[in-house]
Amino acid sequence: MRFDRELLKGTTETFLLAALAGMPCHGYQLVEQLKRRSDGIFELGEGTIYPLLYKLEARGWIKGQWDADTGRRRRRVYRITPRGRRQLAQRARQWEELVRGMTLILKGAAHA
Amino acid sequence: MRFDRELLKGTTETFLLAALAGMPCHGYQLVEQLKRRSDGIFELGEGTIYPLLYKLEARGWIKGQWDADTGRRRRRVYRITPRGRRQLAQRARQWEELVRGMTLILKGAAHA
DNA sequence: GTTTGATACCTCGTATAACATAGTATACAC
DNA sequence: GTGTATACTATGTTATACGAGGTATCAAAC
Repeated sequence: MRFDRELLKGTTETFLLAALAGMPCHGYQLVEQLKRRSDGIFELGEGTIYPLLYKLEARGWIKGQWDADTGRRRRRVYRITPRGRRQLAQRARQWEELVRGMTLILKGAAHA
Repeated sequence: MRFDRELLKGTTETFLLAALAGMPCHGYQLVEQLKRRSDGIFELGEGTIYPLLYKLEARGWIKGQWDADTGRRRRRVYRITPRGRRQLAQRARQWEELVRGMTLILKGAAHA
């Protein structure tokens, strides 16, 4: 889906962590996974995914490892770390609150 | 509530339009209204509200009018326009999709 | 055997949004 | 005449999603 330019800001890190909490992925695969598991709603480009992965790794929330499998294009598989899981939990709480706030305001507007 | 810096991006315009769809407000009052009607979740500062109001007005989604009431500090009351309502409807749809996508990904992570 | 397409990663520039901060001005109570 | 709540204005900072470009590998098709 095509969102207004700014709507995804602040949420991408969260759903990326969540996706990796579900299963380890390499970058290219993440794009697919996110699209598939979100029913086509999240379609990130590579220019979004890779810088994001580097940042999350730099913060210690995920850890990448080069896949040793030969006979393939080399690829880096990322796993969520314990710190990443804590971060995810915190982000998820904030997300729930945001949804609650939005629901209150949007519902209020509906019957006004 | 205190959100991570980027989480609100793209949502503020939406809930501001929604609040004005509920009732006309002037800027200072909007800060209060949003806080009250969102159960304390949205606490915008004036440095956020006013520039936002100017932008939305420039785009024709809201219309401000100086309150003629004497014996008061002059204040500018904003109303949502028909174009603003259409914009709000479109934003609300995008928001629903975002929530749906996030739910799918976050739920997926939970039982993985 | 070389072209094509899918896979996989990387890098830079740009736009823009939320917020903090600081400032101005009015009304009213005491 | 001081203090407090109301009300609006203006500027600078920081972070981010994304587009657009690039490199490299492998399998299948022709």
